Amino acid sequence: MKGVAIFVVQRRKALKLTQQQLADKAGVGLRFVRELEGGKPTLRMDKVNDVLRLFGCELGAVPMSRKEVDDQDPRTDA
Amino acid sequence: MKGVAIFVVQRRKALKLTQQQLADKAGVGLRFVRELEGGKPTLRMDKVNDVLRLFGCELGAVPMSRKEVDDQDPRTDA
DNA sequence: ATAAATTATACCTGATAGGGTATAGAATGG
DNA sequence: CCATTCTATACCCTATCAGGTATAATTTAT
Repeated sequence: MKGVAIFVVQRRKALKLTQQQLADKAGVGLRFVRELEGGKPTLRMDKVNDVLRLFGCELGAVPMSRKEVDDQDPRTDA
Repeated sequence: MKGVAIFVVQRRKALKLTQQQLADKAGVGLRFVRELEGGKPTLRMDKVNDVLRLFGCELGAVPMSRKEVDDQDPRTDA
């Protein structure tokens, strides 16, 4: 599903952290971590970055995944 | 400065679009495009993605830039 | 130089993100 | 079995994002 969501879940488990521990380390709420891992699209970038920083990462522009490119508005690429 | 901000400015100019035109195409407000290009950190991911989609991109986790890695909280990487 | 276009700021408002808390159920592990 | 963890709701509250509008500064073009 959502790229960042999957990424966070994998990295968190790799470090053997609970959502609560990750939330504490990142300085965000537990609710936020759950919404992040659940793929909520309307999250604020700064909060997401607070979490990604623990993994040495940050939000950046990346090429859209193949599937998303396919069912995109044709006009977009015109 | 901010990765995504620079990216948007460059791509927009490459397409010879004004901030207004970009805002219209993306379905976001002109104010938002300006704050995005200005590097405001608290923007909502869905809105940012509305813009990046025009460039065939989306927000994703990327490795932190060297400088950011340097002045990071040491405990982070412990 | 002057007009036009583009970008930058500031103010106001409605909508909502984020957080805290509580409850319930489902996995997971001892 | 029982404890822990995770998921999924819901409610309430505060902070603020996003957009509209207006003004001003800056850039660009004629």
